[in-house]
Amino acid sequence: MSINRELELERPIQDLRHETLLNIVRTVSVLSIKGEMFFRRYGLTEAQFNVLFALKYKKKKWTQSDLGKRLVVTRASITSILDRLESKGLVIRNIVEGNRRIRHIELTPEGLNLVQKVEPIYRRNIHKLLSCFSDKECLEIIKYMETIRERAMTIPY
Amino acid sequence: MSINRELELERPIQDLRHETLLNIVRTVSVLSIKGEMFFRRYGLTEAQFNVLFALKYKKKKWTQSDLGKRLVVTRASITSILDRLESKGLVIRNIVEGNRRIRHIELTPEGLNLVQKVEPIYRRNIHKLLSCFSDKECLEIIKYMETIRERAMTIPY
DNA sequence: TATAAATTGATTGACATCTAACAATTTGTT
DNA sequence: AACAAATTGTTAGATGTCAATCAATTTATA
Repeated sequence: MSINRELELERPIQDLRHETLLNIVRTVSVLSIKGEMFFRRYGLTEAQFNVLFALKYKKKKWTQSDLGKRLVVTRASITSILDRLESKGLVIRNIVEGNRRIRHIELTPEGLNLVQKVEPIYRRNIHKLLSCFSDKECLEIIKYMETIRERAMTIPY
Repeated sequence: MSINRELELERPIQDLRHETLLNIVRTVSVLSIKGEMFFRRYGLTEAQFNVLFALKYKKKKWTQSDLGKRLVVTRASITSILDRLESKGLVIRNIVEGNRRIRHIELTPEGLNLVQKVEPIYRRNIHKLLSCFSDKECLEIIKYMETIRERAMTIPY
């Protein structure tokens, strides 16, 4: 349904670019609600899953700062997410020899186990959701999003 | 930059549809950070602006429930946003004759004033951000987003 | 009409997020 | 080597968000 109909506005939004932005943001709102519902079944939030997922696929050892940069959240947020994941025994903050300031974050076996269980189901849902698009269309969406991100990060707001 | 490079993953994500989803979500993350920075200049959060904006363009009188439905947030969230907007004197909860359960939410003159001041500047920023796309491309993005939203709302997760 | 069901707004507790500040530590510069 | 600057993780306080629950009220049904 169109944004204008969903919002039931008197004067529909006449601004195509504003409408474009609203559409993207609103879509993520809807996806996020669905995502939270899904992850809750496994005792996780979306943010917590994102951390577990990143840790599973990471390259080198990652600090909390590294995690924050990759996931585009502040160090403070990472601290609070890790507190919860650690208390559930899903991750561990390892002391780093030679640098007493940082911690290397790793999945515990339980953490790895959980991601490995949830990820394929999550992925199936994503496939169901986006099965209507061809590979070419997916690439096109990705291109659009990369362009917007690139511009958002460089253009002064 | 590509999601795989941004995340610096060992094994890049091989799943085109997952990558598509990550791209959309991540784009909104970035936009949201920029948006919050922008609205803070006017003493607002993005959620607060969204409420003011919706109230400016609404058709009939809206209750808090109405607002929640349009903005895709729960009644509890609306309550807390309105508490803050009301304490700043930007909106008012009007008693409704004939139905003592509901409230009609309206902009105060100050609220209207503020939206009218912020909106055109916000809109200019959006134009700057999306000026690289033709109208046709915008329509294409909108179409993609509407399709995803439609499917997300109907497909069981 | 009387009772059951649904709706509305508020509240509570949990979580994610931000900014700002802080202490500890590391890195860079003179 | 000594001092200044930057980085790291944490904390506190603010805000938004949700689910669950509640009381008040309205609507629907028996």
